[in-house]
Amino acid sequence: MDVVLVRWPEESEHLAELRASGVPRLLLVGPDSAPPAATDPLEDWVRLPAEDRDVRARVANLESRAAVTSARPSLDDDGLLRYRDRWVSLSPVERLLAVALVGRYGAVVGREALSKQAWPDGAPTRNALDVHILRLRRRIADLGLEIRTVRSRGYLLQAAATGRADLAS
Amino acid sequence: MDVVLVRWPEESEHLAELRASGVPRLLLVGPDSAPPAATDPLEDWVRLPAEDRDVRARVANLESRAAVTSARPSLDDDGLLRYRDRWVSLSPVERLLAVALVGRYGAVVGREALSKQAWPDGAPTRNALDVHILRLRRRIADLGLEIRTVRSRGYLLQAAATGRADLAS
DNA sequence: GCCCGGGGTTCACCACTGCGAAACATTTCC
DNA sequence: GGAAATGTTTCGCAGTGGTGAACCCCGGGC
Repeated sequence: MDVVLVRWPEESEHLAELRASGVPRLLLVGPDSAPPAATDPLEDWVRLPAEDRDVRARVANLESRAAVTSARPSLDDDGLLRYRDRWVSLSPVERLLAVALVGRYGAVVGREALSKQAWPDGAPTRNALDVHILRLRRRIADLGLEIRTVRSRGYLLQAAATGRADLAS
Repeated sequence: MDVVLVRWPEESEHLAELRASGVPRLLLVGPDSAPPAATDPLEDWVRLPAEDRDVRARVANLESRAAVTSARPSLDDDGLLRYRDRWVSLSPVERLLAVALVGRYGAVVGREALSKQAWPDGAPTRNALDVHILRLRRRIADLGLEIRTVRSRGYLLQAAATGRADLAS
């Protein structure tokens, strides 16, 4: 994931979005501004004016941190879905669906497979899968994950699109 | 834990020790040296000459990172639960519950296990556990700790969610 | 263009269960 | 005795899974 440069404090609104969505960022702190306080390892700052090599070094560091942290959601033994530094608990059915989706993270999982996973002995209703996908979607939204629909193929779990411009349309 | 200032690259031997032992550190990079590359969140650097306020800000950030990362609640023999720089006293039953929760800090502990821990010979009532969890919750709130419920699975002890002003009051 | 249908989303509703929380009763300990 | 600790009961709410129905979007047939 690419590091975003943000002027601070001028673009603090933008910064809030980036923080929320976990995008690594380098704050460019004006000569007269106080440096920011943040414990997030994916955030760093430089005092302007700055040497080019220093900015590059900080960007590179943030990139490698992001690569290390490079988040894949994981499902622990307790039925918790963990992603980055947050987690949500899943209900039993949602957990089964999540097993399949996390197992093929970033790839399409067919409705058939999902249905089989959640209800090995047959789904109660055709609609049941849709409803549980809906509920799972709402839960994982807090984590910055989303389930995309691939029409007539299935569903796909991925990191939520940042900025959300494409979701608004 | 205190942040250690290290000249770089002059004191690279000393730096290796600090990295190995997980001590937060700020590297003071000479005017002619290339900045270091490190993904460790407990390491940062400044280019010399540096403004005093900038050094202080980076030290403060490293300190709070160390506090967040390393902070684990601990129980001493007197039944005191310590976290960061504060503590609360616990009643005997609460202490037993805390032992189990602290032992699996950040992970789910089943109601079963908690019940066994507090009452090895069998819990007085199914509801007794709920009540003691409730009381324990109220005590540790002052420490910045919280017990989250994972429905039908158990409870989980963690640092209180930040950014919630209503919890701070 | 118009209508229609398949695929998918969302909502409202129901029955059920787990847990929260208050209120009260009882015991323990200084 | 009195305060803290513990046990018990009860009420209610919120999470869960299932179901039906309305709606929306898109593409195909006419």
